[in-house]
Parts: sequence; C-alpha cells; structure tokens
Amino acid sequence: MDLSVGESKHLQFSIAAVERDTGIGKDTLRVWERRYGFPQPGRDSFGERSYPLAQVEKLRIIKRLLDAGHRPGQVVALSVEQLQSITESLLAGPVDLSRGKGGVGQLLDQAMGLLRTHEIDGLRSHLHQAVASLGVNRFVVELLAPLNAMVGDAWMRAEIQVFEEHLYTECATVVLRQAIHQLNSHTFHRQPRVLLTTFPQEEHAMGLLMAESLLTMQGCHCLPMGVKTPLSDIAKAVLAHQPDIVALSFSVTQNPNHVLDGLAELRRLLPAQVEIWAGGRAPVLQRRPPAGVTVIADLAQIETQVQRWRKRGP
Amino acid sequence: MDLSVGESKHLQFSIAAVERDTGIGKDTLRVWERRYGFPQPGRDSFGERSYPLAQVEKLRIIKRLLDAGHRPGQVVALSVEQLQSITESLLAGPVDLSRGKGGVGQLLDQAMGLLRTHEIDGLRSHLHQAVASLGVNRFVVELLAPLNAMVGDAWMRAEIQVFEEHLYTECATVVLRQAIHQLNSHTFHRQPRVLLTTFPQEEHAMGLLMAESLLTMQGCHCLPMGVKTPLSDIAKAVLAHQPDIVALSFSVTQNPNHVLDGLAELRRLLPAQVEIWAGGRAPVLQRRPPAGVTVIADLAQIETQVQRWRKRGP
DNA sequence: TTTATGCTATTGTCTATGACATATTTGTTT
DNA sequence: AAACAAATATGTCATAGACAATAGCATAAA
Repeated sequence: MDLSVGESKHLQFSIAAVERDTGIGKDTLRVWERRYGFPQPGRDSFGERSYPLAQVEKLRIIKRLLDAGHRPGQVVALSVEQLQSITESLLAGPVDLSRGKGGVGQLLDQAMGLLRTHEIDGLRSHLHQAVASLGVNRFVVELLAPLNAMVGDAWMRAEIQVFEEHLYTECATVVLRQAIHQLNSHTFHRQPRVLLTTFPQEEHAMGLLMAESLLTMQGCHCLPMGVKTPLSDIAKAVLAHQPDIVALSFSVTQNPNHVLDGLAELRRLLPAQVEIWAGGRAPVLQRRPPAGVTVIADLAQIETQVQRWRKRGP
Repeated sequence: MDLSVGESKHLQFSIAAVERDTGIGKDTLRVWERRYGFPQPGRDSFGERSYPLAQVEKLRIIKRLLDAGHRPGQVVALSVEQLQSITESLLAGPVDLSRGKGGVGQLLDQAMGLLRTHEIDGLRSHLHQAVASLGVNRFVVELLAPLNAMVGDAWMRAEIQVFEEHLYTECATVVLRQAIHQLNSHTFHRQPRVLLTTFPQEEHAMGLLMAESLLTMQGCHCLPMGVKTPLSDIAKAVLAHQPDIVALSFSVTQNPNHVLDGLAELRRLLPAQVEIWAGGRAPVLQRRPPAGVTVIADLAQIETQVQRWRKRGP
C-alpha cells in the first residue's frame, strides 16, 4: 500500500509531515539532530527519516518554549518531564490579578468554563450577551482583552488544546466583528482616518480588531487592511488613502529587533504628518519606545490618544 | 537596516522570499536551475542566490501554467512572451462565461472598478447592496467567487497591488460575515454538523467563509475553526465535537503533493463515518481526486452534497 | 546604577551534488 | 484499440560544510 503520505500505520511521520505539524523547518530538524541529538528519527526502508509520534509531540512542546523566548540549546536536549516543569514554572503570577475587579471576573470565568467544556455555541451567546450588557468599550477592555491573555497563558501551559484556541479565536472574532458593525459611528468635529494592519511576521488579528472597535467608538474612520502587510505596501496604501494615523498591533512573540527596525523603517517611509501608533503586548514597546512612534500601552489609552489627536493642530 | 524579509532595496529576492512569493519550494528552485537553466539568479556578496524581480514574476506565470496542468519541462525554459501566449490561450474560456450571465457581470465589473480606484467604502456598500438584492446564495456563487478569481488573476499578473488585495479581502470578509450572521438557520430533519478549517499551509479564509455561508443556508450547523489547523488537532477537534463532516478549503497556490498527502493522512486519522469534503481552486483536487474524500468542484455543489448526505443512511 | 561596546557562542539557513521513488510519456505487442 | 513495458521527467530527501544574524556576557564609559 501507499506509505508515501508522510504517516504510516504506526504513526510514523516523514520529515515533511513533521515540518507541517510543528512549524519547524526541514533544515532545522536535520541540524538539531546533528547538534543536539534530538530528534532521533528511525529510518524507513528507503533510508529516509521516520519520526515516531512521541518525538513529534515533544517537538511541539519545544516549539512552544521557543515561542516563549527559550533558546534551542537550553531545551532541545531535555527530557519531556524537564520540559514540562519549565513550562509550568514559566507562568506563575499575573493571572489572578485580572480577575475579581469590577465584577467582570465572573463573566471571565464563565467564558473560560464554556471554552474548556467545548460549548462553543454557549460561549458565543455568552459573549454576545456580554457585549449587550457591558457595551462595546467595557466588553473589549475588561472582558475580551483579559480573556485573550488567559487563553494565551492556558495555551502556553498546554492546558487547552490548539483546536480549542482556534475555536475561541474564531468565536471571539465573530462576536467582535458583529459588535463593530452595529456601531453607528457618531460624527465628530475632526474624524481621523486610521489605517490598521500588522507587519509581515504578525499573524494575530484580534488585537487589531479590538483596536478597530475602540477607534470606531471614538468616531474614527477605520481602514482595516488585515494582517501581514509588507512595509512597502503599507507605504503605498498610505499614499493612496492619505490616512492621518497608521495603527499597528504586535503580539508577545514578536522579535524585538524586528519590531524596532520595522517601526523605524516605516517612520522613514511615511510623511511626517502621518502618525504611527504601535500597540499590543510586545514588551519592547514599553522598554525602548522608538522615536516618532506613539506607543499605546493599553487599550484604554486609545481614547486619550484620539482626544490628543483632535486637539493637535492640523 | 532590516533586510531580513528577503527583499532588498533594488528588488532582489532571496530564495526563501521567492519560495514564499511563488509557492515553489527551495529544492525545486535549485533543481530547475540545474536542469532547465531557469531561473538564473545572480549572487550577492555572500554567494547566495539573488533573484531579480523579473525572474520572480516569470516564475509566477510558470506556476500558473503548472497549476493549469502544464509540465515543468515544457514551460520552464520558455521566454516570457511564449509563456504569455500560452496563458492567454488558456484563459480564453471560463472567465467570460461568468460575466454577462444573469446580469451579475455588471456588478462584477463595478466591484473591480471600485477596487482599482481605491473606493473601499464604496466597494463595501456595493457588496452590501449586492447581498441584499441577490440573496446570500447567489451573492456568493455568482458574485463573490468570480470576484475572488478575478482579484487572484489580477494579483498573479501583478495588475493590482498587495495592499489593494488586502483591502479587498478585509472588505469582502466583513460583508460576508455580516451576511452569515443575519441568516436565521432553518431547522431541517437531519442537520449535519460541519467542522470547517484549513491545513497549516493555507492562509486564505475566504473560501472557508463562503462555504460556511452556503452550508448555513442549507441548514447545517457550522463549527468554524479558522485557518491553519495542524492535522492532529483537526482529529482532536473531531473527537471532541463529533461532527458529521470536516470541510477543508484549498487555494490555487497549494502544493499538490501536500494537499494529497494531508488529505490521505487526515482520512486515516478520522473515523470512517466522518466525511471529508475538500473544496477550493487547487487543481489537483479535480485531476487526482483522493480516495475517501468528497471533492467539491464548485460552490454550487455544496447544496447537492448536503442533500446527498441527508439521504444517506445514518 | 545604568548605558554603550566588543567578543563569543549559538542557531537558522544557505550551498552543492547525488540518489531515487513516483508520475507521466513513449514505444511495443497483443 | 487496449495492455503492458521501458524510458523520462520531476519533486523530494540525503550529507556535510559554511556563514550571517542573533543573543548572551563581560568589560568599559557615562
């Protein structure tokens, strides 16, 4: 029978299948084997690497730790137990802080509960209700943002599955998009035009969507461009649409240098009167705020910044 | 400055950037060079391949022809003129067909016009109106799907900018999501549960969204999971949610082998009674339909397939 | 104490060429 | 025409070495 598909009956994976399932490139897999002694795949009858399931799963744990900032030399050669203890020690504190304040803590816990029990329809209607009762602003700032953080944490600890995270993201996106659509944007005296997108490395669209909702609440005219736009294309779009502000979102996992270099480069490409706003959880933004860029430390600041822009001279 | 993206100031591309932009693997690019004499990249100061823009564009044309069924030996060594004459003789048929029938051709052209003149708000309201007047079903099948194809074509020929494509995608997504949300799903006798997602390589969510809208129209219960789900996580989600059908979407650019390998592997991972539906523009699906997988050749077939499922014994 | 600078180790990706399984075409024989 | 065999075409995997980019760390300067 045909075994060329990458996975044999006994859950053995070809190098291409491992690349697809872990996101680790073929070259990297080979060089890890050479340098660290792991993974150590068997060979099939053609002399090609054949990875058992256990090694693929270990590789996924390793990938998570790398995303969290660990380096291959520290973790690739460790045992599964050691990897798991590192994963657990990685996140200990900040979760409890967000709960309990303002009474939304209960809504948060309910949402996490629905996610864990796979009640997606229940989660969706729960979030819909929350929008209705809290209003878009509080929904985003007090419920959705902390919930994102909690889901991200839980994912890091492998407490929730990848597919649960996917379902959550999709669900939250639907609810939030719906909420944005129902906003009847008030007309302010000065209505800034805001172009929203992310850099090519950044895949996460939730931050962008949260920003869009709050900006729309503030009466801004939003031009959402989705994620992963090359710098030169951001510049072309600015030329074509003449926005007042370019808003960018960065998640934790972003390479700090890429963030700073990208922002500096973009600042160079854009006319001076176009403001660049950078928000999101990338720590480097707070630590070394780049020149000519407005750093949005947390979502609540969006309101303040829009007001500042309105007061600014033309 | 940051050159890590693979593209230098003078529009020279690294091999990784070419792989990303054309979908042709690094190994394949090197072996074409060895065997056919094209592409013939220059070398940068480090001795690494450096592809000029013209060659990348030619590679995109070649990729199109390969997707259409031509073989590398026939086309890789040809000149740009020869390639274009083949392309035009190829494209004579199916595009015009979709226009002019049923009067949506005009709506199509208007949409393309709005996109080219950067009137995004106009495009959005145009599409909203189209949903209202055509109904979701015809909107998706007759307007949005052809429009996607046209935008894809235009992008392949480098007639539209990357940022225009981004804006279009975002705009169409918003309109379609809105339309889905307003569907009040009728309850049928047998209501299949459908899990929707894509393989890890596939970034495009539009196909999935179009499928979701049509499935919902047919009274299906949809579980959208977003894009890029690893195979083993699809399997876990199936275990948790017990859907009747797993629906996957594939765009043209997908590597044919990856598509077939992935589908075969997924088929082995899932219980036999769970159907796998594969749709989208990946030509390999029609050319070599994999066993145990229902190929959805075009969107209109979704209705037929749902009816077939309903008649099927439990 | 903090901020720059330079050295060193780490790490991913590239290069080169060869091998070969699978797919497709071509040629030959019923 | 249909069936089978031989030949080609094609993508992917293998090995091993090289090196640019990154990160960590120590030292010097503010």
